[in-house]
Amino acid sequence: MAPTPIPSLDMLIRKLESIARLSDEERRAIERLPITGRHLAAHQDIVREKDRPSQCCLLLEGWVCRYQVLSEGKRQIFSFHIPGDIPDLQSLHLRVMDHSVCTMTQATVAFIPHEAMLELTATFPGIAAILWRDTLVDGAVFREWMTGMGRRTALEAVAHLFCEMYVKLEAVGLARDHGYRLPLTQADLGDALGLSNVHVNRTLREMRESGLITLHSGKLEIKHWQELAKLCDFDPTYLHLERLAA
Amino acid sequence: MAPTPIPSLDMLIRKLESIARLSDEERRAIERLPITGRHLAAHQDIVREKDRPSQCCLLLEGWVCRYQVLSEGKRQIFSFHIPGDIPDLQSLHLRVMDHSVCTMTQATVAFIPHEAMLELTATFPGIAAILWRDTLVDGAVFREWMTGMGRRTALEAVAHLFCEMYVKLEAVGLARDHGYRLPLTQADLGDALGLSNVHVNRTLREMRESGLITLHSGKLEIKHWQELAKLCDFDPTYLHLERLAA
DNA sequence: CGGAAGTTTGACACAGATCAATCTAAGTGG
DNA sequence: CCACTTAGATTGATCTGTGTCAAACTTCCG
Repeated sequence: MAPTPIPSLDMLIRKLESIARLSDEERRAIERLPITGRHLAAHQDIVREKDRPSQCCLLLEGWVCRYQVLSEGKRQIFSFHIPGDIPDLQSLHLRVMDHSVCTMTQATVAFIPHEAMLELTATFPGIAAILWRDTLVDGAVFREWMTGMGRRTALEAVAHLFCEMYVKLEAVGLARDHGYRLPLTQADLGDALGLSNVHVNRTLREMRESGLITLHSGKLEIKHWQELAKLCDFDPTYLHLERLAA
Repeated sequence: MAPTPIPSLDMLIRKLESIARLSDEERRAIERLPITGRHLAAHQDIVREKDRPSQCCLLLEGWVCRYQVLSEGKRQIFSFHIPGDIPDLQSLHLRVMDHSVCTMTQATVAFIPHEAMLELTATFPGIAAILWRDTLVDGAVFREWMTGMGRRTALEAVAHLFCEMYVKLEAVGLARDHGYRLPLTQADLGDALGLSNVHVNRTLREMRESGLITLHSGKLEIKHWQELAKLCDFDPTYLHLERLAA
């Protein structure tokens, strides 16, 4: 519906190449993917629980999250996604959505038909492997969040999330100098970490008062990365960013 | 080291065929996989965090779990696995282990070299898709556990786990009549659900007193499936057992 | 028959939830 | 450009689910 400039598959190619080199043939095949670009408003569902989508959604701009609403109205956020991610890649092999995906900010996305993706991955096992890998990293992040909710204090959990998002953003060139735009409300943070909005607020106050961070109008600055990382025992191994190894 | 009777790849074939039909060629390729069977004692690590395994582990008998130990000594269990599972399938595409895998009971496993798996999946995209799918279901279970820790009470969380394990066991023919062998200590349950062993104990007492379950010497019986499922809002969609749809 | 591992129970402490105001900033319409 | 509205942030008071500690009890097994 929105005016749609030509979106770009460079994003996807760059992402895949950050893991493994692509052959010319593979690159050309990706460029031939039939995509549909779209601009979305903030707080808008892209896919919903129970849906049986026929396309995947490559995020080009903005943040989206995956979430589920329990019967009593409580919400659990499972992940935050940034440009380059394909938040619903799993729908390629799991027919029914067991959760929803929605935008946190205005967003630009490119929809890719499952059919085209399936053909691509059947033809190029190398590409399939990289995408598969991507969903595995996804799983690793879920595990880390489990640890956060199960075994970390509120302070540690918030700190850990801040570190995680920084490393992910930095890896795709969207953050530097330990600062970034964090387009989340305190309630969003709470729903992601299993905390109440009130307690998130108090935790943030504590972090500010101890001088670890600065956060206003959606701008987060980590003032003492080392200390913050140490506080929450942050170890980026689970993000499996090969680049870090180099 | 242990005496090793010939392990069987039927387990794997049956599992894959529960999702999609295999061609004769695919089936033969699987049967040709060079596997090494092994018996393991209980409470023994199969792979450890930081390892770079060169093989995957197909579980034939017993239970294993995936877990991580935090620096303060707390443990978070991420999943329980039952026969037919390949708990470390992710190591096929993520070089470094970000967590450990260990046996909960005596177990029989078959190790399959990565090399052979990679060749198999590169040659047969259909098999790759089923295995990929399997890791995606894994992720779905992680999400459900996140919901449990973030938004459910202890009672609901324990109930949900009991339902989940029953459905998974029943699906592979290892449970019926809403009862099964649960080879976990209360501390194990706590580490999986983000609770203390003491509180797990109280929660179990509550469940017993309300007549919902029976649990002694490792035998769990769900006396009122409907009520238990309702109590914790259990919906097996996230397990993506196609068979249920039929 | 020990002994170790696991379970159960009680007393008490605390992290975080809940409830309810108030405050602030960013729109929005006139 | 300002009054109005509204979403979100903040704060205080209070409550509660769950953790911690410590002891006793049970079960199982060598």
